[in-house]
Amino acid sequence: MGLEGLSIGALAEVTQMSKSGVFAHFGSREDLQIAVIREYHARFEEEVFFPAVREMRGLPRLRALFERWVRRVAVELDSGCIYISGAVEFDDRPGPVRDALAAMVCDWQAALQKAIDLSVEVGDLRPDTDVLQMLFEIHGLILALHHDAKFLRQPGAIERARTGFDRIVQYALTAKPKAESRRQ
Amino acid sequence: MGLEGLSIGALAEVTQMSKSGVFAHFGSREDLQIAVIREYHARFEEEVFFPAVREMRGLPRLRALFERWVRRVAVELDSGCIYISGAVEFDDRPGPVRDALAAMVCDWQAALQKAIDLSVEVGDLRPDTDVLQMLFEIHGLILALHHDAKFLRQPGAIERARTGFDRIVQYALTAKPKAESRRQ
DNA sequence: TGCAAAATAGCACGGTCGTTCTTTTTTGCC
DNA sequence: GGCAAAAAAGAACGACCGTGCTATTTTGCA
Repeated sequence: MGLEGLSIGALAEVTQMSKSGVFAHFGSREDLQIAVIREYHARFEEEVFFPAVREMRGLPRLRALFERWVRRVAVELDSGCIYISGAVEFDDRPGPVRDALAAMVCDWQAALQKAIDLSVEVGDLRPDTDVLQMLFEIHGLILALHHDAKFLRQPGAIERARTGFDRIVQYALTAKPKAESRRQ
Repeated sequence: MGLEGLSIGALAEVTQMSKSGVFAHFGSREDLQIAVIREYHARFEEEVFFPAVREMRGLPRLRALFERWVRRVAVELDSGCIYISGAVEFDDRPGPVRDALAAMVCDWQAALQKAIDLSVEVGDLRPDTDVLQMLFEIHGLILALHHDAKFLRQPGAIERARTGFDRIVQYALTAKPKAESRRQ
């Protein structure tokens, strides 16, 4: 279940507290959802971003980011990534929850973009790499992984995500995009 | 809103009927959800599959399938594709609704796979094409498109999906996968 | 026109939800 | 140990939900 499935009553039951006791901590359901989003973001950073950012700049770091992201999305015991489920739940529901969610997602995407940028700067990827395009496609791999692994329960999805990533990287190494501009 | 947001009361209000009047038509909320899924599937076939399948077998047909899929996902006025939102809502909730949804999704994926298979048979794609991998990556493009267009409201997403598709196809035309086996 | 059958309405039930209020308990500090 | 402040509990509210009844209306056919 995603953010919408999160109810104060259920949370009270699971924490062995009274409903109003839980409620008093957050002030409203929206604030509870936002708190959950922030907490998720913190854990995500801790498990995915910080360990990966210790890798060498360029492709190694980008690979680490992707690999940890894959594992997080595919393994995650608690009902799925709320970045993904939240995006569908709140894509047509404006408000502070949606704003907080979008901010976190954009934050993560910016981090990924920076990793790709660095890979270009360092020379691990071709200088004419379309960074945003690459980001888009990598994100697609993760979403397809989440879909196939969580919903369809297909076991091979993780490997396909990895293969897709390798293909994207390989392309960014060897492509001669439009016409001229080979090498740089 | 997705399938879970669909309530009998709201549906009654929008159709100017009484709640029990609506209810009597379906017998239960689950059956209503399943009916909606079937209806969506029928429309999807009508708008995406049938027109595209009139194209020539091979790459033209595959392209048409993708292009119509893109347009459907990106434009869709009514709150998003329920194949996508439903997958997140029901990935951890077993039951007949989930089963119906999964059946439709698999049905559509099988149709896509067949189109890729045909492209290989016809010679539009290399004979050593990894069909399931290609399906996975194409699906990822659609999911990323849905995410960026619907949730983040980024305008460039459609074009990125198309670019990604072209790249995937181009790879399936020119790749020399492992070691040997070039051409066939 | 009449009559059976189907469609719809009306109403009430039990349940869960978020929220507000008032009381009780716990905590930390002098 | 006493006391103020914070935390938690308890109870009730209005709203919405799906669902089961029983009337009432509409339909289609002989």
